[in-house]
Amino acid sequence: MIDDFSPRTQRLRDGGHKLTHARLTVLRVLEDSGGHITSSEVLERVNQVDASIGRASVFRTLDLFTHLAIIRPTYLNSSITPTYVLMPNGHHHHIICTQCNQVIEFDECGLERMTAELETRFGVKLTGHLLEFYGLCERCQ
Amino acid sequence: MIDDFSPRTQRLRDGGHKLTHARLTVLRVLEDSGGHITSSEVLERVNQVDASIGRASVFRTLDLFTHLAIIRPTYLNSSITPTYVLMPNGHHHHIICTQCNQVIEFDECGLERMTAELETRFGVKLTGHLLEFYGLCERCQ
DNA sequence: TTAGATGCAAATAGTTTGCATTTGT
DNA sequence: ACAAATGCAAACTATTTGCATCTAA
Repeated sequence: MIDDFSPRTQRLRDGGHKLTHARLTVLRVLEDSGGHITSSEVLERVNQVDASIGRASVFRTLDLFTHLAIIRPTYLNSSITPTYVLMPNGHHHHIICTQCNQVIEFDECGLERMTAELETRFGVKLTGHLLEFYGLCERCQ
Repeated sequence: MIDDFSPRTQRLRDGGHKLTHARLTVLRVLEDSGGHITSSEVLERVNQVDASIGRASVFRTLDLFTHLAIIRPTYLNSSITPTYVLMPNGHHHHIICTQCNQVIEFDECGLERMTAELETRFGVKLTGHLLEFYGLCERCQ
């Protein structure tokens, strides 16, 4: 029996999804990561917390969270492993150096107006966004 | 001997990279794709055009183009295969439905000012950006 | 009670590597 | 001429699947 009614888990409950031990563990790992973490790292850390949780469940959970727009996979480093960014407030922004892959995060983006416009224009219901600038960092220029 | 001096290939020449048959073929495939194409599709189409081009070269080329900011890998559909978006003008924007993965592209983004601000603030040299909104499309709401 | 979620292990899929050979400049 | 890039095939890494079992609601 799991009785977590915190707001973080609301999106899960809302969708009619069960609040399982595996899912809560993955959520916890994502939150503790600070918001940038590869699937391999999630796998590793989940395994450290509870070795009885299987690989497949972790992937299924990452998939579910992506559909729920709780996280979003991006390519920060390797081209083979995605990095998941947490979207606690529905959005995430960063600059990534295409040379050394350094990531610089920043907060404000001022896209509220554009969000509203797009919703009207395309009849969609937007829950978040990812804004990624790329170029060369100070050292790589 | 390859004598393509079109602007498209300028970024390649500039970086001191050779204008090889394999690279031109991959570039062509990317351009013909309309701007959204998975690595597997690139592989397949390159193979159709010239079966003598090896898998490894295609991947090496996609990697190079990513570093040159000619393309950018994103996750549109599967979580196992990235989709490469072409950045002919340095940027790309779309809305993606987290339910059915439908992609709606749009052009304007008005991020020129923010680009300039970030360059000053962080001392970086930005060459482009990717703006991805997510939510539910008309049919999935 | 039962639909939904899980863990396992095997199957698939995707990407990278090392190296001898070729090619653009 | 020669550094850079290539093709090959094998190695490697990442993700998904099928299914019997378990569990949150």
